[in-house]
Amino acid sequence: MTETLLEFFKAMAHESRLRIVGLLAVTERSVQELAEILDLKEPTVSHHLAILKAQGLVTARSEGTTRWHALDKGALERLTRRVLEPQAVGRADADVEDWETRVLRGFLDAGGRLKVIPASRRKRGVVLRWLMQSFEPDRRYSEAEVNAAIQTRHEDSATLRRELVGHRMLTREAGIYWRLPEAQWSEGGAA
Amino acid sequence: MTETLLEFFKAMAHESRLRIVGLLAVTERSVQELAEILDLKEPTVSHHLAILKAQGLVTARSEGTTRWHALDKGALERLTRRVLEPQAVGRADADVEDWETRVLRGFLDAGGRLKVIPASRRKRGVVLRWLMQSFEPDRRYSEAEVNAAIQTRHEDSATLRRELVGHRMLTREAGIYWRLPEAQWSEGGAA
DNA sequence: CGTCTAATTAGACAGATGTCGAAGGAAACT
DNA sequence: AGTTTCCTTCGACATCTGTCTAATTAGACG
Repeated sequence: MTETLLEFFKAMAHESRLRIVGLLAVTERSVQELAEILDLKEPTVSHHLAILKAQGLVTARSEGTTRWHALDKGALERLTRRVLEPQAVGRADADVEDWETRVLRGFLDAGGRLKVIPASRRKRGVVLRWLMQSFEPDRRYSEAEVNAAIQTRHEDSATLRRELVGHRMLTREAGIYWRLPEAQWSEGGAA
Repeated sequence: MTETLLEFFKAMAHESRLRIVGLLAVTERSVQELAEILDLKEPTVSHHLAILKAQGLVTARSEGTTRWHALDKGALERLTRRVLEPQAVGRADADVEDWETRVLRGFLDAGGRLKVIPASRRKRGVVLRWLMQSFEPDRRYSEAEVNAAIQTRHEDSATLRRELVGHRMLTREAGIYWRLPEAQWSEGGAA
Protein backbone atom coordinates (compact mmCIF):
# COMPACT_ATOMS: atom_id res chain seq x y z
CA MET A 1 0.00 0.00 0.00
CA THR A 2 1.44 3.25 -1.09
CA GLU A 3 -0.88 5.08 1.17
CA THR A 4 1.04 3.79 4.12
CA LEU A 5 4.20 5.30 2.73
CA LEU A 6 2.61 8.71 2.56
CA GLU A 7 1.19 8.30 6.05
CA PHE A 8 4.59 7.23 7.28
CA PHE A 9 6.17 10.42 6.02
CA LYS A 10 3.36 12.48 7.47
CA ALA A 11 3.83 10.80 10.83
CA MET A 12 7.52 11.65 10.88
CA ALA A 13 7.16 15.13 9.44
CA HIS A 14 6.74 17.04 12.66
CA GLU A 15 9.35 18.18 15.09
CA SER A 16 7.51 16.95 18.17
CA ARG A 17 6.95 13.50 16.74
CA LEU A 18 10.47 13.19 15.42
CA ARG A 19 11.75 14.06 18.87
CA ILE A 20 9.41 11.52 20.44
CA VAL A 21 10.77 8.86 18.13
CA GLY A 22 14.26 9.92 19.11
CA LEU A 23 13.47 9.74 22.81
CA LEU A 24 11.75 6.38 22.53
CA ALA A 25 14.69 5.06 20.55
CA VAL A 26 16.70 5.38 23.76
CA THR A 27 14.22 4.13 26.33
CA GLU A 28 10.53 3.78 26.94
CA ARG A 29 8.68 6.76 28.36
CA SER A 30 5.37 7.73 29.91
CA VAL A 31 3.14 10.47 28.53
CA GLN A 32 4.02 12.65 31.50
CA GLU A 33 7.71 12.36 30.92
CA LEU A 34 7.38 13.14 27.25
CA ALA A 35 5.18 16.12 27.99
CA GLU A 36 7.71 17.43 30.47
CA ILE A 37 10.70 16.93 28.22
CA LEU A 38 9.07 18.34 25.11
CA ASP A 39 7.39 21.15 27.03
CA LEU A 40 3.95 20.17 25.78
CA LYS A 41 0.71 19.33 27.54
CA GLU A 42 -0.23 15.73 27.99
CA PRO A 43 -3.16 15.73 25.54
CA THR A 44 -0.83 16.98 22.86
CA VAL A 45 1.61 14.18 23.50
CA SER A 46 -1.24 11.70 23.50
CA HIS A 47 -2.29 13.01 20.13
CA HIS A 48 1.18 12.58 18.66
CA LEU A 49 1.54 9.11 20.10
CA ALA A 50 -1.77 8.12 18.55
CA ILE A 51 -0.45 9.12 15.14
CA LEU A 52 2.77 7.19 15.61
CA LYS A 53 0.85 4.17 16.88
CA ALA A 54 -1.44 4.25 13.85
CA GLN A 55 1.68 3.66 11.75
CA GLY A 56 2.83 0.88 14.02
CA LEU A 57 5.89 2.89 14.97
CA VAL A 58 5.12 3.00 18.68
CA THR A 59 3.78 0.36 21.06
CA ALA A 60 2.59 0.73 24.63
CA ARG A 61 2.30 -1.41 27.73
CA SER A 62 0.46 -0.63 30.95
CA GLU A 63 1.98 -0.69 34.39
CA GLY A 64 -0.37 0.51 37.08
CA THR A 65 -1.96 3.67 35.80
CA THR A 66 1.10 4.47 33.76
CA ARG A 67 1.49 3.60 30.10
CA TRP A 68 5.03 3.03 28.92
CA HIS A 69 5.55 3.80 25.25
CA ALA A 70 8.33 2.30 23.20
CA LEU A 71 9.61 2.60 19.65
CA ASP A 72 9.13 -0.38 17.38
CA LYS A 73 12.48 -0.20 15.68
CA GLY A 74 11.62 -3.02 13.33
CA ALA A 75 8.65 -1.12 11.99
CA LEU A 76 10.71 2.01 11.55
CA GLU A 77 13.31 0.11 9.61
CA ARG A 78 10.77 -1.70 7.48
CA LEU A 79 8.98 1.47 6.51
CA THR A 80 12.21 3.27 5.81
CA ARG A 81 13.49 0.53 3.57
CA ARG A 82 10.31 0.68 1.59
CA VAL A 83 11.30 4.11 0.37
CA LEU A 84 14.36 2.57 -1.23
CA GLU A 85 12.47 -0.09 -3.13
CA PRO A 86 12.72 1.18 -6.70
CA GLN A 87 9.06 0.95 -7.59
CA ALA A 88 7.61 1.82 -4.21
CA VAL A 89 7.42 5.53 -4.71
CA GLY A 90 6.92 5.30 -8.43
CA ARG A 91 4.02 2.95 -8.14
CA ALA A 92 2.06 5.83 -6.70
CA ASP A 93 1.43 6.69 -10.31
CA ALA A 94 1.15 3.36 -12.00
CA ASP A 95 -2.46 4.12 -12.80
CA VAL A 96 -1.94 7.65 -13.98
CA GLU A 97 -2.59 8.13 -17.64
CA ASP A 98 0.14 9.27 -19.90
CA TRP A 99 0.29 13.00 -20.31
CA GLU A 100 -0.54 12.90 -24.00
CA THR A 101 -3.57 10.75 -23.37
CA ARG A 102 -4.90 13.23 -20.88
CA VAL A 103 -4.26 16.19 -23.12
CA LEU A 104 -6.09 14.47 -25.93
CA ARG A 105 -9.00 13.53 -23.79
CA GLY A 106 -9.32 17.16 -22.78
CA PHE A 107 -9.56 18.34 -26.36
CA LEU A 108 -11.84 15.67 -27.80
CA ASP A 109 -15.58 15.56 -27.44
CA ALA A 110 -17.66 12.47 -26.82
CA GLY A 111 -17.86 11.77 -30.55
CA GLY A 112 -14.07 11.76 -30.92
CA ARG A 113 -13.96 15.11 -32.68
CA LEU A 114 -11.55 17.89 -31.85
CA LYS A 115 -13.29 20.56 -29.78
CA VAL A 116 -10.72 23.33 -30.29
CA ILE A 117 -7.23 23.59 -31.69
CA PRO A 118 -4.86 23.91 -28.73
CA ALA A 119 -3.11 27.24 -28.41
CA SER A 120 -0.05 25.80 -26.71
CA ARG A 121 2.56 24.52 -29.12
CA ARG A 122 3.25 21.37 -27.18
CA LYS A 123 -0.41 20.43 -26.88
CA ARG A 124 -1.00 21.26 -30.51
CA GLY A 125 1.74 18.79 -31.34
CA VAL A 126 -0.11 16.11 -29.44
CA VAL A 127 -3.27 16.77 -31.40
CA LEU A 128 -1.46 16.82 -34.74
CA ARG A 129 0.20 13.51 -34.05
CA TRP A 130 -3.21 12.11 -33.20
CA LEU A 131 -4.61 13.52 -36.45
CA MET A 132 -1.92 11.68 -38.39
CA GLN A 133 -3.57 8.42 -37.45
CA SER A 134 -5.98 9.23 -40.27
CA PHE A 135 -3.26 9.01 -42.90
CA GLU A 136 -1.70 5.81 -44.11
CA PRO A 137 1.97 5.68 -44.96
CA ASP A 138 2.95 5.40 -48.62
CA ARG A 139 -0.43 6.52 -49.86
CA ARG A 140 -0.98 9.64 -52.00
CA TYR A 141 -3.79 12.06 -51.22
CA SER A 142 -5.33 14.89 -53.18
CA GLU A 143 -5.91 18.10 -51.23
CA ALA A 144 -9.63 17.32 -51.23
CA GLU A 145 -8.96 13.91 -49.69
CA VAL A 146 -6.75 15.47 -47.02
CA ASN A 147 -9.42 18.00 -46.16
CA ALA A 148 -12.09 15.32 -46.04
CA ALA A 149 -9.99 13.18 -43.69
CA ILE A 150 -9.33 16.12 -41.38
CA GLN A 151 -12.95 17.22 -41.41
CA THR A 152 -14.05 14.00 -39.78
CA ARG A 153 -12.14 15.42 -36.81
CA HIS A 154 -12.49 19.20 -37.07
CA GLU A 155 -14.09 21.64 -39.48
CA ASP A 156 -11.09 23.90 -39.99
CA SER A 157 -9.23 21.58 -42.33
CA ALA A 158 -7.26 24.42 -43.94
CA THR A 159 -5.52 25.45 -40.72
CA LEU A 160 -4.84 21.93 -39.60
CA ARG A 161 -3.55 20.89 -43.01
CA ARG A 162 -1.07 23.73 -42.96
CA GLU A 163 -0.02 22.79 -39.44
CA LEU A 164 0.59 19.22 -40.48
CA VAL A 165 2.78 20.36 -43.33
CA GLY A 166 4.55 22.87 -41.09
CA HIS A 167 5.38 20.12 -38.61
CA ARG A 168 6.74 17.93 -41.42
CA MET A 169 4.15 15.29 -40.83
CA LEU A 170 2.59 15.71 -44.24
CA THR A 171 4.33 17.01 -47.31
CA ARG A 172 3.11 18.21 -50.69
CA GLU A 173 4.38 18.28 -54.22
CA ALA A 174 2.43 19.29 -57.28
CA GLY A 175 -0.86 19.26 -55.38
CA ILE A 176 -0.34 15.73 -54.03
CA TYR A 177 0.09 15.05 -50.30
CA TRP A 178 1.66 12.14 -48.49
CA ARG A 179 2.73 11.18 -45.06
CA LEU A 180 6.36 11.62 -43.99
CA PRO A 181 8.15 9.10 -41.74
CA GLU A 182 7.67 9.81 -38.05
CA ALA A 183 11.39 10.19 -37.58
CA GLN A 184 11.20 13.47 -39.50
CA TRP A 185 8.35 15.04 -37.57
CA SER A 186 9.46 18.09 -35.66
CA GLU A 187 9.07 18.32 -31.90
CA GLY A 188 8.68 15.22 -29.80
CA GLY A 189 6.15 15.31 -26.97
CA ALA A 190 6.73 13.73 -23.58
CA ALA A 191 9.49 11.17 -23.61
CA MET B 1 22.29 18.19 10.82
CA THR B 2 19.15 16.85 12.31
CA GLU B 3 17.23 19.71 10.87
CA THR B 4 17.74 18.29 7.44
CA LEU B 5 16.15 15.05 8.48
CA LEU B 6 13.02 16.83 9.64
CA GLU B 7 12.95 18.90 6.49
CA PHE B 8 13.36 15.76 4.44
CA PHE B 9 10.31 14.20 6.01
CA LYS B 10 8.36 17.40 5.58
CA ALA B 11 9.30 17.50 1.92
CA MET B 12 8.05 13.98 1.35
CA ALA B 13 4.96 14.27 3.51
CA HIS B 14 2.54 15.50 0.91
CA GLU B 15 0.68 13.53 -1.68
CA SER B 16 1.49 15.84 -4.56
CA ARG B 17 5.19 15.86 -3.79
CA LEU B 18 5.34 12.15 -3.23
CA ARG B 19 3.71 11.63 -6.60
CA ILE B 20 6.13 14.05 -8.21
CA VAL B 21 9.01 12.06 -6.79
CA GLY B 22 7.42 8.92 -8.16
CA LEU B 23 6.97 10.42 -11.60
CA LEU B 24 10.49 11.80 -11.72
CA ALA B 25 11.83 8.44 -10.63
CA VAL B 26 10.70 7.14 -14.02
CA THR B 27 11.70 10.00 -16.28
CA GLU B 28 12.35 13.71 -16.26
CA ARG B 29 9.37 16.00 -16.67
CA SER B 30 8.47 19.61 -17.34
CA VAL B 31 6.30 21.71 -15.05
CA GLN B 32 3.52 21.60 -17.61
CA GLU B 33 3.51 17.85 -17.78
CA LEU B 34 3.48 17.49 -14.04
CA ALA B 35 0.66 19.99 -13.73
CA GLU B 36 -1.35 18.11 -16.31
CA ILE B 37 -0.78 14.71 -14.76
CA LEU B 38 -1.37 15.79 -11.19
CA ASP B 39 -4.29 18.01 -12.13
CA LEU B 40 -2.72 21.04 -10.51
CA LYS B 41 -1.91 24.51 -11.79
CA GLU B 42 1.62 25.31 -12.78
CA PRO B 43 2.38 27.68 -9.88
CA THR B 44 1.47 24.92 -7.48
CA VAL B 45 3.81 22.47 -9.14
CA SER B 46 6.55 25.10 -9.17
CA HIS B 47 6.04 25.54 -5.46
CA HIS B 48 6.35 21.82 -4.75
CA LEU B 49 9.41 21.49 -6.95
CA ALA B 50 11.05 24.34 -5.06
CA ILE B 51 10.58 22.44 -1.80
CA LEU B 52 12.02 19.26 -3.24
CA LYS B 53 14.93 21.17 -4.75
CA ALA B 54 15.69 22.78 -1.40
CA GLN B 55 16.32 19.29 -0.08
CA GLY B 56 18.47 18.41 -3.04
CA LEU B 57 15.99 15.77 -4.11
CA VAL B 58 15.27 17.27 -7.51
CA THR B 59 17.53 18.87 -10.07
CA ALA B 60 16.62 20.80 -13.20
CA ARG B 61 18.16 21.57 -16.56
CA SER B 62 17.00 24.04 -19.18
CA GLU B 63 16.28 23.21 -22.78
CA GLY B 64 14.92 26.14 -24.70
CA THR B 65 12.21 27.65 -22.54
CA THR B 66 11.45 24.32 -20.98
CA ARG B 67 12.92 23.17 -17.67
CA TRP B 68 13.31 19.44 -17.29
CA HIS B 69 13.18 18.23 -13.72
CA ALA B 70 14.74 15.00 -12.56
CA LEU B 71 14.97 13.05 -9.33
CA ASP B 72 18.38 12.84 -7.68
CA LYS B 73 18.14 9.24 -6.62
CA GLY B 74 21.43 9.41 -4.81
CA ALA B 75 20.16 12.18 -2.56
CA LEU B 76 16.97 10.29 -1.86
CA GLU B 77 18.90 7.23 -0.88
CA ARG B 78 21.37 9.14 1.27
CA LEU B 79 18.64 10.89 3.20
CA THR B 80 16.66 7.73 3.64
CA ARG B 81 19.61 5.81 4.96
CA ARG B 82 20.20 8.51 7.50
CA VAL B 83 16.96 7.54 9.20
CA LEU B 84 18.42 4.12 9.86
CA GLU B 85 21.58 5.39 11.48
CA PRO B 86 20.95 4.54 15.11
CA GLN B 87 21.73 7.92 16.62
CA ALA B 88 20.45 10.07 13.81
CA VAL B 89 16.90 10.42 15.05
CA GLY B 90 17.85 10.15 18.69
CA ARG B 91 20.43 12.87 18.47
CA ALA B 92 17.57 15.25 18.06
CA ASP B 93 17.45 15.16 21.82
CA ALA B 94 21.05 14.81 22.86
CA ASP B 95 20.86 18.21 24.50
CA VAL B 96 17.55 17.73 26.24
CA GLU B 97 17.78 17.77 30.00
CA ASP B 98 16.80 14.76 31.99
CA TRP B 99 13.21 14.71 33.05
CA GLU B 100 13.97 15.02 36.74
CA THR B 101 16.20 17.99 36.15
CA ARG B 102 13.45 19.78 34.32
CA VAL B 103 10.87 18.97 36.95
CA LEU B 104 13.13 20.32 39.63
CA ARG B 105 13.94 23.45 37.74
CA GLY B 106 10.21 24.06 37.41
CA PHE B 107 9.67 23.87 41.14
CA LEU B 108 12.70 25.79 42.36
CA ASP B 109 13.02 29.54 42.48
CA ALA B 110 16.10 31.54 41.61
CA GLY B 111 17.43 31.17 45.17
CA GLY B 112 17.22 27.39 45.04
CA ARG B 113 14.20 27.21 47.32
CA LEU B 114 11.16 25.06 46.66
CA LYS B 115 8.31 27.20 45.33
CA VAL B 116 5.48 24.72 46.00
CA ILE B 117 5.21 21.09 46.94
CA PRO B 118 4.24 19.18 43.79
CA ALA B 119 0.77 17.65 43.85
CA SER B 120 1.68 14.79 41.53
CA ARG B 121 3.13 11.81 43.32
CA ARG B 122 5.85 11.27 40.78
CA LYS B 123 7.00 14.86 40.81
CA ARG B 124 6.82 14.97 44.61
CA GLY B 125 9.18 12.00 44.59
CA VAL B 126 11.65 13.98 42.53
CA VAL B 127 11.55 16.87 44.97
CA LEU B 128 11.92 14.59 47.99
CA ARG B 129 14.94 12.89 46.53
CA TRP B 130 16.42 16.30 45.89
CA LEU B 131 15.68 17.29 49.49
CA MET B 132 17.60 14.27 50.72
CA GLN B 133 20.79 15.88 49.43
CA SER B 134 20.64 17.91 52.66
CA PHE B 135 21.09 14.83 54.82
CA GLU B 136 24.34 12.95 55.21
CA PRO B 137 24.32 9.18 55.53
CA ASP B 138 25.15 7.69 58.94
CA ARG B 139 24.49 10.91 60.77
CA ARG B 140 21.82 11.32 63.49
CA TYR B 141 19.53 14.34 63.53
CA SER B 142 17.19 15.74 66.15
CA GLU B 143 13.75 16.75 64.91
CA ALA B 144 14.78 20.40 65.24
CA GLU B 145 17.80 19.76 63.03
CA VAL B 146 15.67 18.03 60.43
CA ASN B 147 13.24 20.94 60.39
CA ALA B 148 16.05 23.44 60.12
CA ALA B 149 17.61 21.60 57.19
CA ILE B 150 14.31 21.42 55.38
CA GLN B 151 13.50 25.04 56.06
CA THR B 152 16.47 26.18 54.05
CA ARG B 153 14.44 24.80 51.13
CA HIS B 154 10.80 25.32 52.09
CA GLU B 155 8.90 26.70 55.09
CA ASP B 156 6.55 23.76 55.57
CA SER B 157 9.07 21.48 57.22
CA ALA B 158 6.40 19.44 59.03
CA THR B 159 4.70 18.23 55.85
CA LEU B 160 7.94 17.54 54.07
CA ARG B 161 9.43 15.75 57.04
CA ARG B 162 6.43 13.42 57.18
CA GLU B 163 6.70 12.82 53.43
CA LEU B 164 10.35 11.90 53.74
CA VAL B 165 9.54 9.40 56.44
CA GLY B 166 6.58 8.07 54.47
CA HIS B 167 8.78 7.45 51.47
CA ARG B 168 11.31 5.61 53.65
CA MET B 169 14.00 8.12 52.93
CA LEU B 170 14.28 9.20 56.55
CA THR B 171 13.40 7.09 59.56
CA ARG B 172 12.89 7.91 63.22
CA GLU B 173 13.32 6.19 66.54
CA ALA B 174 12.99 7.73 69.97
CA GLY B 175 12.93 11.26 68.50
CA ILE B 176 16.14 10.73 66.50
CA TYR B 177 16.14 10.80 62.67
CA TRP B 178 18.59 9.34 60.20
CA ARG B 179 18.86 8.72 56.52
CA LEU B 180 17.99 5.30 55.08
CA PRO B 181 19.95 3.70 52.24
CA GLU B 182 18.66 4.73 48.80
CA ALA B 183 17.94 1.14 47.96
CA GLN B 184 15.06 1.20 50.43
CA TRP B 185 13.39 4.39 49.19
CA SER B 186 9.97 3.71 47.75
CA GLU B 187 9.12 4.63 44.19
CA GLY B 188 11.80 5.22 41.62
CA GLY B 189 11.32 8.16 39.26
CA ALA B 190 12.14 7.99 35.60
CA ALA B 191 14.35 5.05 34.67
C1' DC C 1 -17.20 2.35 46.99
C1' DG C 2 -15.11 6.94 46.54
C1' DT C 3 -10.79 9.35 45.68
C1' DC C 4 -6.64 9.99 43.22
C1' DT C 5 -3.59 9.55 39.36
C1' DA C 6 -2.50 8.82 34.42
C1' DA C 7 -4.21 8.91 30.17
C1' DT C 8 -7.41 9.79 26.57
C1' DT C 9 -11.21 12.19 24.03
C1' DA C 10 -13.82 16.34 22.60
C1' DG C 11 -14.08 20.90 21.09
C1' DA C 12 -12.16 25.45 20.18
C1' DC C 13 -8.62 28.23 18.43
C1' DA C 14 -4.49 29.67 15.94
C1' DG C 15 -0.66 29.07 13.05
C1' DA C 16 1.20 26.57 9.14
C1' DT C 17 0.81 25.29 4.43
C1' DG C 18 -1.36 24.07 -0.16
C1' DT C 19 -3.75 26.13 -3.91
C1' DC C 20 -4.89 29.49 -7.13
C1' DG C 21 -5.18 33.87 -10.19
C1' DA C 22 -2.46 37.66 -11.56
C1' DA C 23 1.65 39.63 -12.58
C1' DG C 24 6.60 39.37 -13.72
C1' DG C 25 10.67 37.59 -15.90
C1' DA C 26 13.78 34.87 -19.37
C1' DA C 27 14.64 32.61 -23.47
C1' DA C 28 13.39 31.50 -28.22
C1' DC C 29 11.07 32.93 -32.66
C1' DT C 30 9.27 36.57 -35.78
C1' DA D 1 11.53 45.44 -30.85
C1' DG D 2 7.53 42.65 -30.20
C1' DT D 3 5.34 38.16 -29.38
C1' DT D 4 4.98 33.68 -27.64
C1' DT D 5 6.02 30.05 -24.41
C1' DC D 6 7.33 28.35 -20.21
C1' DC D 7 8.26 29.11 -15.67
C1' DT D 8 8.48 31.61 -11.29
C1' DT D 9 7.05 35.01 -7.78
C1' DC D 10 3.46 37.41 -5.21
C1' DG D 11 -0.58 37.94 -2.50
C1' DA D 12 -4.96 36.18 -1.07
C1' DC D 13 -7.69 32.55 0.48
C1' DA D 14 -9.04 28.03 2.38
C1' DT D 15 -7.81 23.89 4.47
C1' DC D 16 -5.20 21.22 7.46
C1' DT D 17 -3.16 20.24 11.74
C1' DG D 18 -0.94 21.20 16.17
C1' DT D 19 -2.00 22.93 20.62
C1' DC D 20 -4.64 23.99 24.42
C1' DT D 21 -8.51 23.63 28.25
C1' DA D 22 -12.16 21.04 29.93
C1' DA D 23 -14.44 16.86 30.45
C1' DT D 24 -14.26 11.70 30.49
C1' DT D 25 -12.42 7.03 31.11
C1' DA D 26 -9.60 3.33 33.34
C1' DG D 27 -7.07 1.68 36.83
C1' DA D 28 -4.85 1.76 41.70
C1' DC D 29 -5.31 2.54 46.46
C1' DG D 30 -7.17 3.38 50.40
